[in-house]
Amino acid sequence: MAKALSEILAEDVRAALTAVLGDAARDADPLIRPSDHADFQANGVLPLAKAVKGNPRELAIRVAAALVPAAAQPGSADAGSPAVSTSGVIAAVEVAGPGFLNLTLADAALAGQVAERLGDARLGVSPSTIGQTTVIDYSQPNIAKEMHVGHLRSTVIGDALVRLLEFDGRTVVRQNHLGDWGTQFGMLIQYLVEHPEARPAQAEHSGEVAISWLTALYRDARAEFEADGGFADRARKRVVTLQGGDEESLAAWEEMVAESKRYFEDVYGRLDVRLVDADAVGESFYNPYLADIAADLEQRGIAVRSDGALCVFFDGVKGPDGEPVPLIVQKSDGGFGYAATDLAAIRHRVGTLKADQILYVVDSRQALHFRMVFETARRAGYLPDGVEAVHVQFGSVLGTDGKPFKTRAGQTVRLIELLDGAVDHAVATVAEKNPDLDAEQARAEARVVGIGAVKYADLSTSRTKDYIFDLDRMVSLTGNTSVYLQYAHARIHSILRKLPVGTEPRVHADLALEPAERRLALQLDELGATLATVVAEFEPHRLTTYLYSLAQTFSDFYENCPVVKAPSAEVRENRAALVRLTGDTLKLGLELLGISAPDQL
RNA sequence: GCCCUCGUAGCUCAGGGGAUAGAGCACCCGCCUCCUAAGCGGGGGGUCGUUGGUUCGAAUCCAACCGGGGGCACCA
Repeated sequence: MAKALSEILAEDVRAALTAVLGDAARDADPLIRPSDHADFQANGVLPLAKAVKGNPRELAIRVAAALVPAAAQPGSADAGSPAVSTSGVIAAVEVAGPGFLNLTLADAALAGQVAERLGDARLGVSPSTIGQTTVIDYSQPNIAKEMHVGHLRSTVIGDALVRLLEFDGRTVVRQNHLGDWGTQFGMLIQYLVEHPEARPAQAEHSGEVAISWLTALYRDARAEFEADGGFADRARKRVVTLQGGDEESLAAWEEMVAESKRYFEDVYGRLDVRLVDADAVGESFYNPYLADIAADLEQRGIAVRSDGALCVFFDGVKGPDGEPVPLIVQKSDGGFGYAATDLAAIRHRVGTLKADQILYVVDSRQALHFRMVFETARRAGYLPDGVEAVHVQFGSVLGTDGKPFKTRAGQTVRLIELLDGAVDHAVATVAEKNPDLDAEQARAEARVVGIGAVKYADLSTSRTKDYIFDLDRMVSLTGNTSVYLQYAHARIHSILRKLPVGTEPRVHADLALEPAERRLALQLDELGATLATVVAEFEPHRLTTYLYSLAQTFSDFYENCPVVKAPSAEVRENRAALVRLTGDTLKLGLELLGISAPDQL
């Protein structure tokens, strides 16, 4: 696999530092950074000069001399500098400011990187975590309920992380922790039993029909629950019979679960995310283990009875009254809450799924809950030292008024409606840009563009912050949106299609590069480093930033460096190689975010 | 009250020790006989919430304060 230029430079500069300073520099970080003043700059001389109490500028001059043979450094020929064996990628070094090293790379080195990545299916990026298993819990919709913007964030971010982690070599186990249990099911089942006509007339129906009747069921059942005390009593009894395994109750419950899954599948299909039925593990799955968890924790003294509830307490977790606030494993009425379920899920994920890492892509409002659950699981040994558990939290979705995102009428926004809105919006733009497309083709293209825009908007802002959901902005399709990247990718394929017959993307390392070509090659080289950060921090927005910047650099190249009409066959092939690699990089990057990149737009 | 989180251009956001703080939107001015103008170039616009501290160097790290949002016993 290709080593990135920044890594090669780090090794070279470290070698030069060590040659000049000896062991004092052996573990020093050369602090290689992209630079406005050269291809890269090394900032590592300054702290090192401080450490050895030397003059930073003088030290920088000696390191520069060691990096590049005196011949290339007319100003600082220094016979006393020790020779250093380096990779040879550096063409020139300049000492600037208080002791920065401005590093300019040889054109041939840039070309060499392009050549190496171009021929590789992974574009020269090596997987770093082969053999490790990540369990990732995301999406988490509730049975018999609409999905809304909160689910959108979890689903989109989770799906991107799945793709990114898999690309990094991990085995990824998706877990869609469905809300399929709770007292509200007593009410729903009872209503359904009493009103069989609430079901849709046709057996075969869409996900949209499924959620629409379930939503009506929920609404009507709640209304009757509040209006009719007799029904409320029967609903409460129904909870008990359901938990007792009553067949009629279970059948109704299973029917609702199946209907909901039909709807989820519809939504996931529209969103083009990889969640499937087999990934769904509802809360109810853990029911058989809850009593055992409670008994185990109580018996080992990790949890104690307090006001009848089985509780785990923590240092520094207090309520407004100054009293400690516990994690409640078992309620005083004997029932189990979601803390018990989450603990059982950890056991399952560690014990059965063999997780090395467990991720929870959940709203930041759950931060305290997860802190307590993880801490409890650590104490109980359910979460051993070798297993990492991370609450991959994200901020709330707000409307343009800065308040929680709602419709004008104050309702939560239905996910399907929101996605349809984005696609409808895109249809208009697509039709305007491509008048010759028929309605069906325009619709298909608008789906790719519109859904991509929604996902990109969500993924491109830093995860932990709240974010303002502005459909108009995200589907405006200008500027920093997914369509900019898709457009760059489509232009690339247009170029590749128009190459004269017989022209292949081929690197000619002996050609001098123009500034726009250099910038493009340099940026292409940073894909691996970008992905490494994204995976380490679970921050997909760093990838969107990289891709957007890459597409901007490509636009600059596009304006300044004709490919099809290049001045010579060699230049044409060389540029075609850059274009091809840029296209592949955009395509891969978007794919890892869950966004499609068609060859034509 | 305690804990978490966020304050960067008119708006939405990047940047999380390194040189003159960036992008998009909006606004103004230019660019299609030329590989897709869903694009490109230029312009105006900032006490990086405040005050201290650490450092050769702070938007970035630390502390305090101010302001927004969130969470804090049997709902998930």
